[in-house]
Amino acid sequence: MQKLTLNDRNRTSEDLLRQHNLKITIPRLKVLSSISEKETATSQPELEKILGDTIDRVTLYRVLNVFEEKGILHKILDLNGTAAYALCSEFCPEHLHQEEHVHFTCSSCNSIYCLNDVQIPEIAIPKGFKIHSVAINAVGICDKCK
Amino acid sequence: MQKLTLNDRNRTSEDLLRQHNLKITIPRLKVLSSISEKETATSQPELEKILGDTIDRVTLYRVLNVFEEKGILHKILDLNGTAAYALCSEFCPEHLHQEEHVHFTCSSCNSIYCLNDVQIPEIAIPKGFKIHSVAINAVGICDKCK
DNA sequence: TTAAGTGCAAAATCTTTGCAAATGT
DNA sequence: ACATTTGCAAAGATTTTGCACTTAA
Repeated sequence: MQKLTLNDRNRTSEDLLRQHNLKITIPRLKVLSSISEKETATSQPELEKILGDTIDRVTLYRVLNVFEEKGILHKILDLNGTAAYALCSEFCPEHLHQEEHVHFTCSSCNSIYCLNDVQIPEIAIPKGFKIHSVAINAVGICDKCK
Repeated sequence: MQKLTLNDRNRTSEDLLRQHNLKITIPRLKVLSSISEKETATSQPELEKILGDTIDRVTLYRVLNVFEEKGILHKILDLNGTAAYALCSEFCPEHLHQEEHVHFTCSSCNSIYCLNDVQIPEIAIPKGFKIHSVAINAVGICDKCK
């Protein structure tokens, strides 16, 4: 995959915001840039630590919420129920985007990876139940920690 | 499956506590009884509502925590990150019990079912990653809500 | 009798809400 | 110029901690 320069990245972020009818603001660009810098999902506390002196905590809540509603980010809950966010890989219809991919949580460093190309298996569900989506979270040790 | 009378159930609960070197107390029995009454996992707010006038909120936190540590209950996070608890089906080694079964969350009534007899499929994980457990949560509509 | 467990008060966090000022288009 | 978005203050909710009192064994 091609590496993006910072300008490219800003370009992309701005487009992303425009595509979703969101105004281009400093806090939003900073959040997007922080999140896209990392390979793994970024937890909200982590974002607070990084951005805490630049943008308000409340703004962060609001930015993350719109981004999730608009389908720009998806939210993953880590093992402690803490929210982490990652860019939605493709087109997520608003309000309906399901992270239809497998997540891997490293129990050593707590990183969450989105494994976009791991196949989601069929789940055999009892009669009367209807599945809309399947969330799979594999927990173990990532390649950096072993 | 045989239905248990209330006394049988208390019997069972007491044994359960004894087996884990926990003292038999009213709050603990109440929590166990509330949780085993339901087919689905019970959320903490729900337990607070049911038991709130009998036992202290703080006690509930502590009881749920020991139960989880001891492997008596397992904790499941619902779609909002709220904790729900269900009885561990078999022998869960302390501190290590993984809910190695599929959960089903009904997005209509928010109930969480433990599907103990649904097979967990193999997940093909990238090189360098090591899986310890796999959490699978199917989201959809349960048989009662359709 | 005494270690473990509970309840209450209070601190520490986390999340939401309302509103005036600032900002993007 | 006007609708959005932000920051701040403050309310609400959730979770943790400390300590004296109670209870199970």
